[in-house]
Amino acid sequence: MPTLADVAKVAGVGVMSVSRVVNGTRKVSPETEEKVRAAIRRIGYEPNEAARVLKGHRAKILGLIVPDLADPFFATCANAIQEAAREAGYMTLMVASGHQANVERQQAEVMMQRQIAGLIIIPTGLENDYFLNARVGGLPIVSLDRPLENVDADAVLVDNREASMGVVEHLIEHGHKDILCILDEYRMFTKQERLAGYMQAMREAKLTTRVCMVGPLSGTVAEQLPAILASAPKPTAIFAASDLLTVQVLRHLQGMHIAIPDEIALAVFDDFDAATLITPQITAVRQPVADLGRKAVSLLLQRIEGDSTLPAKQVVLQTELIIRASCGCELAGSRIKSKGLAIRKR
Amino acid sequence: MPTLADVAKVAGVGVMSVSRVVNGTRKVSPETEEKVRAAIRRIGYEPNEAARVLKGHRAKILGLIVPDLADPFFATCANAIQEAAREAGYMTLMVASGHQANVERQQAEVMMQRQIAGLIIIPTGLENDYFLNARVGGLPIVSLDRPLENVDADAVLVDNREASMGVVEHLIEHGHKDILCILDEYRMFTKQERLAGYMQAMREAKLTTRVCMVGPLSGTVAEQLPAILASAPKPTAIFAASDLLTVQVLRHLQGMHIAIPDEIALAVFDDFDAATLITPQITAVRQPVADLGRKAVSLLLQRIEGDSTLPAKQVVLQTELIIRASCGCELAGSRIKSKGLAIRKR
DNA sequence: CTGAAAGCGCTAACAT
DNA sequence: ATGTTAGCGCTTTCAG
Repeated sequence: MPTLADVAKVAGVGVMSVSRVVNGTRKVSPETEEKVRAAIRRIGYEPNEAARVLKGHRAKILGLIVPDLADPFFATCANAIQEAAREAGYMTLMVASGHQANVERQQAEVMMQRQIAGLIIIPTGLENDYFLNARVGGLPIVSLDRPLENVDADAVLVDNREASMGVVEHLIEHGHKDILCILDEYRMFTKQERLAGYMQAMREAKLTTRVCMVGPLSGTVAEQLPAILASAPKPTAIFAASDLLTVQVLRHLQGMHIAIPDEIALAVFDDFDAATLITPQITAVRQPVADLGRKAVSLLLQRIEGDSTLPAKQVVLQTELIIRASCGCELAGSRIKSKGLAIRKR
Repeated sequence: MPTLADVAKVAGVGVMSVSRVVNGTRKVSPETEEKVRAAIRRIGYEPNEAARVLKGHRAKILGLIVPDLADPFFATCANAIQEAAREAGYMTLMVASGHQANVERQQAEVMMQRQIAGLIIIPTGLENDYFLNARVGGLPIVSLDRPLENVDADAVLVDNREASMGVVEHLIEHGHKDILCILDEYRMFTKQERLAGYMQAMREAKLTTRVCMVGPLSGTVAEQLPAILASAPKPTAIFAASDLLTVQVLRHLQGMHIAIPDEIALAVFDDFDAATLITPQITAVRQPVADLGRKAVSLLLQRIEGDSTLPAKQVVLQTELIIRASCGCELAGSRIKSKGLAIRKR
């Protein structure tokens, strides 16, 4: 591996001239520059990152921590992030935290030791105080999908609350009065917001809310749904707050031969591959998943390469309500965009 | 950030004793070791990777190059790989090549410059000669899903041919004689193998083969299927050679209201999320996706940490034929394992 | 078994 | 505008 000094020798100039040409740090005379470039090409010089980092510079690497790389939502984010990073000349160090806050924290630490230039994180836990120190350590951080509580970092989000309200309102417009909200019991920002959106839509329409929590404490969909569907004012519509829940609900409804949307209508949060493959096709809120990732990278690069002292900002991207058949709509195919794209300062 | 020298000062020993304790390189007296460990804990020392790498050591980083991180198959691999790597104390640098051989090559180069310890790759192109140089450069490489032609690297694969034969034979057992194979036209190892499996099964049963190529040259499924289904000896069963194809076929069959399996039976390569969500449920070959990833890591670590001079080997993992309803089976739920798990030496 | 010195490739700071 | 020097934190080498 040829070094900078080798280039200098071949070009017949000092090492610093070479360094300056490579990094564009300062003005170099055109002749020198030409000599250096020629020498670089000739011996195939490539700068050594390790030496640069050792000198106190940050590595041209972005860190990405997501709960699960196999999850379609996170995977699509990761893909977009990696691509955007590559286009900007950065490599991406990726970690799946497995929804464990301690893994998340520990891996963030390792990344910082490696002097990554910035970190994008879809935080798992609710206690993110750890990342405060990171920010103090000067590491630019952007959170994705969920804000990093208490930490002054940029965030790229969608308005889960408003989007949920939109779906539920759509169901209400269909004349439904008993709408069941199915939600997993994990305390997560996005899920709480989706619940809030449901609540608000129902309240504004003066309807009674009904929430079915799913999880180890409350039980599965299959365990709870029969009782609910047998109850006195039987729900005529279901709002499932995530794709995982949607799949469970669909399986159960299919198993019990309950017709959608005739016996019960369905509209859900998160569009998913199978949504248009099953009959009826499912009405769903679609998030601009790849855009979220790209936006996160652009915010991060702005911090890294530009002014990192600007106040943190939250970017809210638009969601779309994709109207298909499961809500009871005759003509599928229309889309309703959220008001979104607000850029709120904290 | 405290350095090794700081530790030495605090512990009252030379730097080399500290280095030896940290790396376990050589014998150190118990007392010295204790002093050093105490000092490390006290000032919170963490070794600086960059300095180590600068000294000529490899970084504790694995590289992973896949065609597309958003694809469920690759994403699941990536997730398993990252997790296994983390457990072994390695970080993972991930790149989506976007199915472009030049990106793949260029990113591999960057990774090598960063002195990664090993590389796992799901190669996109057919011309992999580039990686020959990499191997010569001493970088351990494991290819996944597809072998790296001409390169003496370990590979973790499934037997696409045998698995395809299995599916097609199953269709034949149902009494089908006109079985259409739908395949995309890209020249890819796995697809070629799947085609070969179909051919072999048909030949052994003395049946006439019929292949529908899909792609920009030949046309889409929607463009070609009507003519095929209107033809004289109409196929009574379809074997779709990948999940992407399966989705297209399903959409088309649904659109034309063709009943599965009554009018036409269907069995496919690649199990996918929606397979059990649609009616009828789809009979499919399932690959042990996460296992492929884990096995790749274990092979790679073996090379990195152990003898890297052993001859390259190919590990073939078992697939499963998951029998559901789309093939015409009455009782779904059975599974047929491939003979697999052969470990072939090259 | 332990320590001192040299140097990996680079750039900040100074000197010309 | 260009060159020289020192040193980032570590490990290899050589002496003790």
